[in-house]
Amino acid sequence: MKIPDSNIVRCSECPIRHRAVCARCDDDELGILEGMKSYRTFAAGDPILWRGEELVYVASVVSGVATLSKTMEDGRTQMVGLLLPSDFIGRPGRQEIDFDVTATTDVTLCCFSRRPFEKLVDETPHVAQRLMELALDELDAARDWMLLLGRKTAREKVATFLEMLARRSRNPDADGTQHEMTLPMTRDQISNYLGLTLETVSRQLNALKNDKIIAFIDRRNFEVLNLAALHDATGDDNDGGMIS
Amino acid sequence: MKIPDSNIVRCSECPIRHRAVCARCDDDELGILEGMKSYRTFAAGDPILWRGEELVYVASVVSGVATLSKTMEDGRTQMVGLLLPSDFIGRPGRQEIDFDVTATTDVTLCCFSRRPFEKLVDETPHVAQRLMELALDELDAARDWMLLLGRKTAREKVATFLEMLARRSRNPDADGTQHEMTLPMTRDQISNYLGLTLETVSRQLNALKNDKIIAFIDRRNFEVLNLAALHDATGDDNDGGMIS
DNA sequence: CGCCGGTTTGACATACTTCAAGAGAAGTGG
DNA sequence: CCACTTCTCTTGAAGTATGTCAAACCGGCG
Repeated sequence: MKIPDSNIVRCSECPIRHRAVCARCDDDELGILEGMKSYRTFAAGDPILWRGEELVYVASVVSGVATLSKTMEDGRTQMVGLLLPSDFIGRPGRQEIDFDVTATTDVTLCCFSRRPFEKLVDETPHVAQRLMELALDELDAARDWMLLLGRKTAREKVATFLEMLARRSRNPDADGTQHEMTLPMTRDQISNYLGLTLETVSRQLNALKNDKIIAFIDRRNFEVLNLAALHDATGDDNDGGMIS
Repeated sequence: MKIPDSNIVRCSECPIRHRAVCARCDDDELGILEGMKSYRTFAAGDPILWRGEELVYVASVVSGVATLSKTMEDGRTQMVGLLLPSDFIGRPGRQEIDFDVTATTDVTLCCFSRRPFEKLVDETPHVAQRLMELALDELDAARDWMLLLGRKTAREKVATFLEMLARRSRNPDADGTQHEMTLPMTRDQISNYLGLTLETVSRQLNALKNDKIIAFIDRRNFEVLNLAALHDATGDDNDGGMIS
């Protein structure tokens, strides 16, 4: 279901220009990238890369949401990453990846052939530097997620997930109420993200509703009624790590 | 309990020369690092860095094992990384880290002041490139661990941990038996690594013993009697990701 | 209208935790 | 060398959060 996309945007006008792998590039370097890139779009639900598939392209997410997931032989699956605009797919120096990449919403990628890109990484310090920063950021996120997977209760997991969504789409009212937000995935996908079953996710979501912490508009849309209570339910520190 | 260590090894003779952050450096670049570095040693159990502490140094692990861990307000803790020789501590461009670093065995670090090191990363492409590779490797390991934390059973977790140790200290006999190996941590630390309680770890270790998959020499030393059965118990694929 | 995927809800099962006691090893000081 | 403490580990019994299985619900769509 790959749809080659013809309306290539100029890098200088690219929405992820300042955050993606090209963020530190100067105009000359950008010119080189401009000549290498091609866009690809995927519809919601489409697979982008299969585990073990040869990695022909590496890419930046331009728009949409994609997920990384690992699946065991008996079908148990665990999401191990969420790719948002400006996040990078693939790694220079490796021929394949050992997880699946799937489009959760419609996704547009800015693709580079792997081989020429690897050459570029070797020759263009600004790209390697930025790639390092992106990898370290992902590592931080992965470590937070490990704490969640290993030690948090079901309620804390769900609350953490909702709080993350709330932080992402910053639009709080003066009173701390957060207006209409959308769950970007099904209950099943959320459960794979949180290391739970879909039934438990459903129950915890309704428990938070009954506690007046969130309210549902419909099954996919909700609002946060009490951001402080939501935060309390996450089990996270209040202060973000200040020494007390 | 920091003990400045005087016997500085020449970089060219350093045991981690070919794997650490300096792996890609040429002789000139190595000379610069040589002038910046200093060694520090920590005794088993010592804290190396506290969460939120100002990051004065970044460092490579020269010898020993250190762990990264996160702790919640109520004391639940989860290890989020294992640092072995050649692994890197700290990140350029950030003033603090949000996890604790602790020496599990006696540890020697090769330290660089953060500020000058950051400057070096900007100016020395080989360092940024290597740092990127190290970060991507750690990311791969973190993702495997997320699958374990989110989806594996207690038995699978313990088996996976033992198999990892076995793979690390490669010394199998012809028949696949693996001779004396050492658990580098207490049951409590293992449980924090695996997202379990120490009791569950103890029970699963004894279950593997009763199944004749491992045998204990004493509480800290064991041998793998049946590597194939151990692998089966991990729940992982047999083939490492080939397309079938 | 009737199907269909996603979701909710209930009843039940169970893997893991929690709590508690005790056994082994290892160190310490007399 | 022997108490004595301390720490780690084992083992048992009981509790509980979450998973499993199953049925029903709901909104959308052909």
